[in-house]
Amino acid sequence: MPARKIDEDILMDKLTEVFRLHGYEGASLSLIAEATGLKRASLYHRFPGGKEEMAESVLQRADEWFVSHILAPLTGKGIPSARIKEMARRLNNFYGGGNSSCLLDSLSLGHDGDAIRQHIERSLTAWIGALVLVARDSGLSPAIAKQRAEEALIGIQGALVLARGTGNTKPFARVLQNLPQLLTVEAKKTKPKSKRSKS
Amino acid sequence: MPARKIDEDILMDKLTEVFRLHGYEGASLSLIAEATGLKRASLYHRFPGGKEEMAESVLQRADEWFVSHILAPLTGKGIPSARIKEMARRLNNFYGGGNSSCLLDSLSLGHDGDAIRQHIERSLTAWIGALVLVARDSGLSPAIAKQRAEEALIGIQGALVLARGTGNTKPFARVLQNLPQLLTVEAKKTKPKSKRSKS
DNA sequence: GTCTATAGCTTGATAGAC
DNA sequence: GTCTATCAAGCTATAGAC
Repeated sequence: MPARKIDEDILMDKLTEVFRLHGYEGASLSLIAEATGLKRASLYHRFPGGKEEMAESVLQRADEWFVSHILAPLTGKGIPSARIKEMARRLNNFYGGGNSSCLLDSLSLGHDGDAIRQHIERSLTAWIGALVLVARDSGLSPAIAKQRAEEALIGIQGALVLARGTGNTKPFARVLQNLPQLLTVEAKKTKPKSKRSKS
Repeated sequence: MPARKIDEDILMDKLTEVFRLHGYEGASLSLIAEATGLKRASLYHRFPGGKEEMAESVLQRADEWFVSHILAPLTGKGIPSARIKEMARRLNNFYGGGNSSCLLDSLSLGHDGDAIRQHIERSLTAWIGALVLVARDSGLSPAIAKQRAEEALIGIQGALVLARGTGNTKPFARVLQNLPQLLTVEAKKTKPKSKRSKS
């Protein structure tokens, strides 16, 4: 059974990579079969629901892995900035220093698939939620913590988009480096432009 | 000829929307034909190079439109913060308040197409370049201006990703509102973490 | 659990009438 | 300049041998 588990891990890794690189529509069964070394029929034996089930399985697994391996430090002990720094280190590794697209982004285009879209929304919301917790832990108010968490996720996703489009990964590194400050330090006073509300 | 021009503008608008919503692989000729009201053969009469030429034409047109209608205020006169505010206003309109994906992002997945990828890279670089100019105009140093310009683009793209994934467009509005400060105000002193280099 | 073979549909693209 | 009709190739998915 251990061998079987390893095989499945490798399979899922390959599967994930295809979806991440090509998106849902671009991830044809031919590409998937080639990448995994399994023939079409074998893929349908493991995923009776076809391509849609493959994508959902990939999302589900990535979700669990992300929470337990990337976000885990956030809920540990130690000062918040150190926990965030550790998450940033893992994020950098997870996204290949900025060279890998985010699966949630790649799968969020077209193809109507309702389940996938809902899954993506839940994952992003959970991610923000974890960031809010550590930001609150560092003493930020609920409203500010929410804004900063969203800002952090925006920075990560935006930097990945920029890196994919231009090949420049330095902004991604900079975003990661600024995460501890972003999620812990109270904002310096800036002229309050009158109106300002919650997110 | 004016009627012809209007027809072509409408056609290109529809075409752009299909690529923006579905990406390159997801934008099938069936979808395109349905959206534009033209049959496949008619599309090939206008775009002998097929789908690839359609995508490139869409990119080319969006590029020109973006420079002349969105980035134009940046190179005008008036104080930089006012120019940036005007650009932000137009950006908000262009991206439907955050509800519309960025074409450059949608077309940057999979499908090997070399010309398209190069076009996207040029467009993003030009966009950053325009932001650098106005940031420098406001007195920021070259190095800081470059970082801020990248940060601005990251914020916009990241907020669009977040909005597409979660449906929440408020972070996008916040990003736009913060653009004037981001691209004009010198950073408040933050503990210099030792190493720090150019982007 | 993986394979070969194949079904049935959709894809991108072309030929030729009007 | 748009259409109908058609093509070969690709697609997702299934049947059934091993």
